[in-house]
Amino acid sequence: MLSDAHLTEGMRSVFVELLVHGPLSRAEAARRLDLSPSAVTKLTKPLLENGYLLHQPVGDRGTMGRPSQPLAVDPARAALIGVKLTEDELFAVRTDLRAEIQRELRRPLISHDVDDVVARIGEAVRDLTGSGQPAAAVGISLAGTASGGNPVVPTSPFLGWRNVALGDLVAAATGLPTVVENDVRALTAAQQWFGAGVGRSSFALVTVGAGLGCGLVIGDRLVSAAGRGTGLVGHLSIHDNGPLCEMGHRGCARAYGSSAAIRRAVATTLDRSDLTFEACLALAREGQPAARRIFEEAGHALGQVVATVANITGVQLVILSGEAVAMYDVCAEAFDAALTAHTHWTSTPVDVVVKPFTFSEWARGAAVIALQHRILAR
Amino acid sequence: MLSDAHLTEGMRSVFVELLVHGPLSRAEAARRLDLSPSAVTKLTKPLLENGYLLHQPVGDRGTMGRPSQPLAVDPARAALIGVKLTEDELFAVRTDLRAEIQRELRRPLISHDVDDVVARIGEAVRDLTGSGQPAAAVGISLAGTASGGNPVVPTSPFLGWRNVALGDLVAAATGLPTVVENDVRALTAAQQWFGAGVGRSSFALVTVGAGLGCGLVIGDRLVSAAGRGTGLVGHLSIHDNGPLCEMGHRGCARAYGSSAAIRRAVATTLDRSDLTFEACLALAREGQPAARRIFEEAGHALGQVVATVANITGVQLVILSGEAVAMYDVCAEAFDAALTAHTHWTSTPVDVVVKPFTFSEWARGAAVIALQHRILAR
DNA sequence: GCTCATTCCTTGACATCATCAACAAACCTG
DNA sequence: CAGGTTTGTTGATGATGTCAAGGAATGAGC
Repeated sequence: MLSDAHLTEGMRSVFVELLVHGPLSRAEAARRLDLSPSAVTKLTKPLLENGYLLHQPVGDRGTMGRPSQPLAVDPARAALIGVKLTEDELFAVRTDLRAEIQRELRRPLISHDVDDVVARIGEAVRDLTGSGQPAAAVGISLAGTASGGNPVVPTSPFLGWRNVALGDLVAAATGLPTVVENDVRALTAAQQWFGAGVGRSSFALVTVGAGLGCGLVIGDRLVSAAGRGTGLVGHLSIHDNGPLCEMGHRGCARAYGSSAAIRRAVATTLDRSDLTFEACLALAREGQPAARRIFEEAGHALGQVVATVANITGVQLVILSGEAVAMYDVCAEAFDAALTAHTHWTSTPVDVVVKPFTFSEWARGAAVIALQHRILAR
Repeated sequence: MLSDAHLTEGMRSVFVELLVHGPLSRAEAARRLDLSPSAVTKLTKPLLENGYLLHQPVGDRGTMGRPSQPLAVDPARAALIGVKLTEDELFAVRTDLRAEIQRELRRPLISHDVDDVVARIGEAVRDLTGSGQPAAAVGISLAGTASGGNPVVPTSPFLGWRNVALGDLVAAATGLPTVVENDVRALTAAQQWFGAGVGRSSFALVTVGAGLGCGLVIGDRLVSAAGRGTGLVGHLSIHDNGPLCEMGHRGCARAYGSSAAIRRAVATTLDRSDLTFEACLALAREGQPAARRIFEEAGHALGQVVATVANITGVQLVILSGEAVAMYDVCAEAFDAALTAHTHWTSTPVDVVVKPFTFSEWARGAAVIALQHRILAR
């Protein structure tokens, strides 16, 4: 909850509405939340007194009647820490309440020993909260089966962990409330509140990077399955006579669409094992035929993945993101063709939004999870 | 709402809990709903007075303390009508509050003219509500894009309808509150409250019949997308060099798994155009090699569909249903193999429940939708 | 058989929270 | 400046839940 104020359910809903949908007058907030104007007045009063809300300078005029007094969340009223763990690095960001990144840092992660990792996270948090700039909560995101609110990481393949109470350990080390969440879900939460998902009650986020991922928001709620993953689209079958993936499937989506698979395909085809993914992308942009073809096939696979997700879940919007999403412009044609071909004929076309991606987005997602679960919980 | 009583939110939650989870003591209901025992006493009092709830004869003893007084919904307190429309027939059932079928009827549907169909539905409802046995609400289910609570059918391919306010027309003809819903979603709702989905906050229902369908419950809510379908699994790609479906895709799931495709495949292979689906199934049971193989391939396709749905949505339970679900025992081995092969390696295995199916289940699902939207709404 | 612990259920006092009605505030129009 | 319109505030009211207290109905121990 917000540090001083005791957050009631009503206060929380008004606060979130103002946080997500920008400055709103009391009257407008009342309409959106199906409350009476008097209720909004009463609910916002303590939040104004505590400085979490501010009166905005009055905006548009020209309408009749008393001018509205827009209210807005003071984003600087509290800070959040988001941490993303990968196999060999730790990314951390400090954000304001609207998840705008203020500072970021990046550290190597040498050991996978739990205590070492906790210590590294603790250092990073200290470095981002020094000099009289405390933070309100910490969110940690990583690949694997971590899920919403539970401080325990059931399994993390790349760290080799099983049932590690990472949230509790970091909370003890930092003295800050801490949550742990799957990285794709964290990214999805960030898009839900502060990205292309704002105003959409259902959407999907598909990530392209070393692997493929998918986060879902359905009915305004982030989909999260205890014990099972969600959005496991990497092994969706694209061509049953395609290349093998590492799990022995033929023609998985990840065997076409992941940056690792693309790099491998281009490198072996051109017999240049030195090529990075970015170099492959540059080759395709320059028109190198083999590279172009490989990216086209990736676009086709991605389009089919997106169509399948939309067909099954009924989402109207799919956000494309991830480290390798910059490749979209090279394969947009193949992507759109595959998306159209596989979208069910009774459905309206899917809206696709491509989000330019920087790696700190992962950590930002973790900060949003901290906000949702440890600041605005209950 | 329940005819006499004004249903508050609290009363509704207690009533639904008792309806779905059988007889419960007040204390147990309070624990499940996170209410105080006194609240349950107060909420149930008017429902007991109106006869919607009954005291059960006390059940198990042997524990300490005052024995509990189980409460249960009186299923006979009100009746529901469910109607399922197909291209050429109308099925209607009369059920009690627990969706147990009391009477059913089946009529040909000759004309697709809206007024004619409304008239036929009106007749069926009258026949099921005659002799002093009124019903409380009507639910109508049909294939297409109808969705939750909206009385308008946006599109119905097999009836050739666009934007028909079927719910309002039937309500006017019968004098009963009426809802319209997609048939697969209706079936899913029935499983959620009175079938294998009870107690599961998320599950999927996959139907096998003339086509393939999929309904989703995620976070205790039936997934429904305005304007778009959900659970459109029929055109999921299984083999990219497989047979064509009618939309020009190669190797769609429905080209393997639907009863129509199976019948066609067996009939052409054996050059016996007279074969019905049931006859094909009988051949496979007898060991006819071609028929066996075709059903195995169907099982494989179904297993892949179920795995894909589970991978994307994270559901732990999949219910198999539909007119052709009886074929499961013939293809269980191929189904299980495909399900295992395509289930993501980080996930726990999916629970699969096969529901024996009769056609009146479709109409029963419609009755449950009527119950949810017109009896227990608001 | 009596007491005691235990669990269930009910009752009335109380707290919380939202609405309603009334009204003040601040603007535009003419 | 009067009249209309929309916003925002205030206090009375009502709905809905909890809490504390106690009665009811049982098993356990002596």
